[in-house]
Amino acid sequence: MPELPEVETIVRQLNDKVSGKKISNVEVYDSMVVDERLKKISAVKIKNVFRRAKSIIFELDDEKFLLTHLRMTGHFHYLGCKRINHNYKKFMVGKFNFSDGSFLTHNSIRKFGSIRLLDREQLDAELNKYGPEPLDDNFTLKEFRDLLYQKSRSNIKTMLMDPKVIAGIGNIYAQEALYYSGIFPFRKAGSLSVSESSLLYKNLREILHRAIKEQGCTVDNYSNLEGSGGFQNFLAVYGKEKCLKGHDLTKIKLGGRGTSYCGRCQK
DNA sequence: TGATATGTTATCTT
DNA sequence: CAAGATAACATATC
Repeated sequence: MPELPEVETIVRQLNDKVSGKKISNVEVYDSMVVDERLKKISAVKIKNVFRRAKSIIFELDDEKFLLTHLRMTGHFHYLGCKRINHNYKKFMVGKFNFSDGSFLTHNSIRKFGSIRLLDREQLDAELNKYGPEPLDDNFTLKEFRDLLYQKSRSNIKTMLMDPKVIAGIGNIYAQEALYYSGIFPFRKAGSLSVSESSLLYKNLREILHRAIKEQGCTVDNYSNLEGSGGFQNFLAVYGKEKCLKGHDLTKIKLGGRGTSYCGRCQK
């Protein structure tokens, strides 16, 4: 499902397709997901689309923002003027019509996501709830170690997946980073050695960068605007039976989430 | 049929 | 009290 690299991919594609377009009106099909007030939008231009954690933010030219979260099963579909046989209506909860005749739909199978209309102050308040961006230049090894120390008593995997601690990392990338770093998911954050924390920091960032390059990974029903990403072909443990060295993986639950690890490679 | 899937948060527990 | 663990959310798929 969409984690940081997938959301980043979607944001880049959205920027490419809808930045600068003028929204003529918005159709709301499920007000649990899409803010009813969007119905009142007319003739507003999208200035820019950006990401923070796993949220996608549309900056409008009337000083307002659309804060959207795909959660687990959200999708965007953009259809230009020449559209062919697209079943965009399936699970559609909202539709943005642009002045040039193209449109963007938001589809949500389980309806966990949301699109909210906020002013700058409200947006900042929401975004400040998240921990640092792992790919930000300001996110140094020292800062990562400080977080490990602060959360020293929680499982390392749970900590990596907590958006209030670090933004954007979900079940897939947490498992991958731990495998590549040879760290057992149940380890306490505070128990990592200096070399382990350096390795984890480096691997985490490398994996996220590589996944963005591959336009994210497609497992289950995630897709970006263009279709599928390619990073699923490079996964080491998520959804796998054997690790890269051919050892059998063990699958357990940790914090209510399926977790695969290699008992021989991860200590 | 029921277990499982993911992100986040509200709520329970230690 | 605070930090950590877990249940809940809705629904498709196996």
